[in-house]
This record gives sequence, C-alpha cells and structure tokens, in this order.
Amino acid sequence: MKKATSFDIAYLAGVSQSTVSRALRNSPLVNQETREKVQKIAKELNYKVDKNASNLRSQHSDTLALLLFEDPTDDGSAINPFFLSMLGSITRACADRGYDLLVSFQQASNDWHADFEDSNKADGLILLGYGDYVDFAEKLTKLSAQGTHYVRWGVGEDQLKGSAIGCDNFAGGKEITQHVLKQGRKKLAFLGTASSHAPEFFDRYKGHCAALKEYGINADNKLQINALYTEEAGYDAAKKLLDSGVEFDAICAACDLIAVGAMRALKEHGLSIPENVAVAGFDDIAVANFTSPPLSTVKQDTKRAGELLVEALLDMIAGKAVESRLIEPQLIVRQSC
Amino acid sequence: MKKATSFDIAYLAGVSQSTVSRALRNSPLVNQETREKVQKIAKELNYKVDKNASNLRSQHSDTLALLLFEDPTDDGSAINPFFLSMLGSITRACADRGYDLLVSFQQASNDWHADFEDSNKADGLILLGYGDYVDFAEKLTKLSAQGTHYVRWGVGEDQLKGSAIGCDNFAGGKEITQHVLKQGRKKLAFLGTASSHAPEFFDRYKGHCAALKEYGINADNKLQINALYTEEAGYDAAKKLLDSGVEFDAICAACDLIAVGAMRALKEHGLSIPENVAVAGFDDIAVANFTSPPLSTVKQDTKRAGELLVEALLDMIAGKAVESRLIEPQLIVRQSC
DNA sequence: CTGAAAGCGCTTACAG
DNA sequence: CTGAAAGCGCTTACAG
Repeated sequence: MKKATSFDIAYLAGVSQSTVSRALRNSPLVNQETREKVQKIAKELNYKVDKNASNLRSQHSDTLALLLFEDPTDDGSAINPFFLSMLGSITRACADRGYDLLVSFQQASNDWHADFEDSNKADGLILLGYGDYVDFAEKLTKLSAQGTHYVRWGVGEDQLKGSAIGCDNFAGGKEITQHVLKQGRKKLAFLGTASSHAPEFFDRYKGHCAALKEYGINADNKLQINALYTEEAGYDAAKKLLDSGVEFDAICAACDLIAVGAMRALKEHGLSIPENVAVAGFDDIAVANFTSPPLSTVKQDTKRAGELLVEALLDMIAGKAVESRLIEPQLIVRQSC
Repeated sequence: MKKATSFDIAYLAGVSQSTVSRALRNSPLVNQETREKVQKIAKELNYKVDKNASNLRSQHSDTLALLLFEDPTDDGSAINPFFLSMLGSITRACADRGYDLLVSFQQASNDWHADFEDSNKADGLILLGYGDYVDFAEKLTKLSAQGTHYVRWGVGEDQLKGSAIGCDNFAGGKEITQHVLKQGRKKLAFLGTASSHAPEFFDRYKGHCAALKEYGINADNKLQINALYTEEAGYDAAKKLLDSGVEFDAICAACDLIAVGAMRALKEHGLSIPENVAVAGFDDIAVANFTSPPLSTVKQDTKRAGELLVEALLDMIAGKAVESRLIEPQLIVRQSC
C-alpha cells in the first residue's frame, strides 16, 4: 500500500488539499466540523505529514542536534559517564518540547555548522564535550560568525564565544576544598589540567586555590598535576605525585574518573583512604557511590542542565537574547574525605 | 547572506543545475573537469545540499532512529547504564557508516512506525528497552505488519516478531551459575522476573536452572524472586528473600543493578559477601568494578552489539534477509563470588 | 472559512 | 557527457 498524502485525504473528505493541511495543524481558520472530518480520515489512513516536505517548505526542522566532541586520543570505547547522563537528560528535554534530537560524535567533520544547520537537518546545535578547548575556540568563533544557533555546556563567555550553560566550577571547587580543609588537612594536591585547554578544570582549580588562600595556604605548583578526564589519567597523575616525593595528605581531583584512578594508585602504594590521604572528586557519577570508600564529590545536576540547554537553544532560535547561566553545584559528602 | 542553492552554483560554474547536482554527488556521468570546478565553487560558497529537499525527492533520509522504551513506572531520572552504553556504541556505529541517528524516548506515542518511518524522518528503527515485553509484543506485530524496517536488542524470534540482535542470555546465565556452583554453593537464589514479561531475564533464569540441574539440584520456587531492572527492585527482592526465612548461600541477580541493590540489603542484614552469601550479576556496568566486593558478572559486548544492530538494520533497508543473532557473553570473575 | 496556485531545493528519468 | 523539465509533498500568501 502506497503512503497516503494530503491529496488522498482531500479527495476522501471532499475538500481542498490546502484545507487538509490547515485542518491537520489545527489552524483556527478551519471550520470545526471540517477539521474533525479531516482528522478522522487522516487517522483511518494512518496518515502522517511528510517531514521532509513540510520542513522544506517551512524552512525549519523541529530538530536539534547534539554534538559530542571528544579528545581524539580517546580510544573511542568508553564515553565519560557524566556526558552519557547529560545525553539522557537532553533527550528527555527535547522530547518534552516536541523536538527530535539528532546525536552525533563529530570527530569526522570540522564544519558543524555546514553539516547540520546549513543542510537544514537541525535548527540548532547543543555542544557537549571534553576535547581541547583551545582547538575548540576557533570552531566556536566560526560558528558564531556564521550565525549558527548553538549553546554549549561548559564555561561562561569570557573565555569562549557563544552562550553556555555550565556548572559553577569555581564555587564547586572551592566548596569541596573547604570541606577537605575543615577535616584538618594541610597539604592538598590537585589532580587535573589547570590551563585554558581544559577551562572547566581550570575553574575548579581556581576555586581550590581560593579555598586554600582562605586558610592561609599558598597553592604549591608541585602539588598540581595535569590530568584529563579519564581514570587512566588520574592513575598516572597520582603515580607521578607519589614518585615526586612531595608530601600530601589529600587529593582534590578535577573529576570523579580522575579520583577513581587516583584511589587505585594510592591503594597500590599501600596508602589507606581517608586515613593517610583524603580524596575528593567532582561530577557525582554513579560509580562515586560505590568506590571504597565511597567518594565525596560535587554533584552537577544533569537533569536541570539538560533542560536549561534545550530551553536556551529554543529561545535563541526564537530570536530571544540568551544569557549564559551557571548551575549551583552541590557538595556530596561520603567517606573518602 | 542567504544560503546558496545549487542554482547559484550552476550560474557561477556556467553549467546547468542538473550537472551541479550530479557533480556534487560524484556521479561518474559528469566530466572530471566540470566536477572539480563545481565542487570548488560549492566549497567557496560554503554550500551544503539541503537535506529536506534531497530526502523529499529521493525518498530516503540516511537517518536511523533509536527508540528507547522504558517501563513507564520508572521515575525518568536515571536510565539504566547498560542502555546508555548501548546508545554510545550505536551512535558511533551510525556515524561510521554515514548515517545520522535520531534518538527518542518514546513514552508519549504508541505509534512508532507512523512517527518515524511514515513521516520519512528515518529509514529504519532500532528498538532498545526494558519495558514490559507483553505490551511490547503487540507493537512489534503492528510494526511488522506495516513493513517497517526495524531491529531490536533482546531475545530471538521465537518469542517476538522481527529480527533481533541479543546476548545469549541462556548461556550467560548458565555460565555464571556454574561458576557459583563450582565454589561449592548449594542454595542459590535468583533475583529477577522469570516470565515472558521480561524475556531476557527469563532466559537467564532458564540458564541458571540448567546449571543447577547439571549439579543435580532442582530449582526451588521459593528461591526465585521477581525484580525488574533497578537497584531498588534488587534491594526489595533481597529483603523479601531474607524475610521469607528460606536458606540460601548465593544470589544470582538477573542484572547488575539488581545485584547492587541486593548487596546493600545483605549488608544491612549483617551478612558479608562472599563469606555468608556469594553474589553474581549480569551486564558488567561500570559500577560492577567498584562495589565492595567487586561484582562477578557476565559482560555483554555493547560495542559489538551496536555495530551488529546498525549493520542488520542497514541490510534490511537494502532489502537483504536478516537473521537474528546472538552475541557470546563473557564471564567476568571478581570477588563477590 | 475555503480553494487555486506558487514554490521550498533538490533528484532523476528523458532526450540529445 | 549535459540540459530542460517534471515532480517529491507539503505550507502559505493571495483572492474570494
């Protein structure tokens, strides 16, 4: 059976195809009786508007694209659980608003705008990632120049083009460090890249340093070790710290995966947590609740984040001004510190 | 600046719009020199084919839809990490093959076919879920009747319409139960719904019983407690088991989340794992490596699964016959049994 | 409130 | 190898 079109319905209903189109979209212009008749027939025929045709004509797609960009050095098998969680909440937020969501891991192309908005596949883009933000900045500048509608998860607009929804990383970093300091720890190490290549980590580090300062402690370079987004990186960084011989009684990790890797290194080294070394994370991924001991961390509300991202993008597409916004993080105290 | 169309390029290249269209799709019909000239101009203009127009004309979308159906009783906040992992691998598999992926949690509608394939948004559907399979069976029958292209993650075709890629749940359930029995355990409980409402769990249970039989043990009804897909359900089921007073020295959980919940209940009850009770899971989610003690389980290869699902669907769309296939699960021994 | 007509931007027979 | 033309299935001024 061939697919029904609006002309088939028009014929059966004894009205014009224009009227069918109007009736199906609940236009107030159409007589209620006519509308009901048309909708009844459409239902009987299992009719659905052809999205390609309607999008082509109306020049919008009611579809958003989620682009997950990652560090290309990643082996590709495991996605950071934090982003997977964001993906889940964004999918839900789109569905709630009647939008479809196109998902892509855009390693391949370096022209997101062209690939999605120019080809009319999506009305706007949501960017999510943990790649190198220095490379990334160029792309954002290009996107903005082309007038693409996009929002980004991450840091505010001082550092990168465009609007962003993000966690208040400075506040989060400060809060958990204060918590560690309150336990009487004095020599705090920070595991995570502290540079504009990873601005979210950098902000957390700045919050970390601010808390130290409150306690009259100067941040020590030797206690900060670079590490990116993975358990392996956390393991390596902790090893490096241990091998360096610098004394420390606590580790603040820039993310939970780093903390998990660091805990493994500490245990291999015969150190117990938190007796010898306190450990703190950031993100509150599912695993944080199950490490031994369970990891104290900073929770980012991914559900709320997904909603804000989708709302901001929709506002932008509608031509409204969109402000970057920060979500308040929440301290989660468990047993690791 | 208005978006460039193929007519703009045709004008600049001094050829017809038809030729532009051919040149852009690398048609062998077009002179190489002409093709290069056209492609150069297209690049300069930042031109991208309008997907809505080309899809409308050619009647296919190069897009696949992933439908995640869940138990509506779920609170909606947390998606089972196993499915999130599948989602990641499916996204990658689609990208590798030049397809876009539309993601949807189809709670709202009950007419997937109409929503995606009839509206020409997608060429085919991938179904992934943990809802009630009895309700689900009707939908599948309808999908098949309408000639929709779809593949499903889960159990083979005996029980449900359509082709499926799934884990060999029987073999996995049998293997891990054998492992538990080898440790000398005699009174094994099974936590997970054993009925056609949850056929994957049912198959795991059947494997479980087969292993018991090999060891001369008859499955005892009182040692099987229903539970669905969540940590909470696992906790409740273990409580129920404990309260029933039936003796047991091991728990085989139908999935890791159930195992995690059960471990919590056992500990609250003052029982130690594995000394008093051995615990086994199924799925190998990230958390399994971090429970205390780390959970022995059965790993499902989600990367391979995603690839097979996408390949099968593409074959089906291309008109090839597609067989249901099972992936071999892999026993992962940690410390919980 | 309704209809006839144009047109969104492509792909693809058809003719040369 | 190339071009003129039709048409995919809608939405939306325009006219009544």
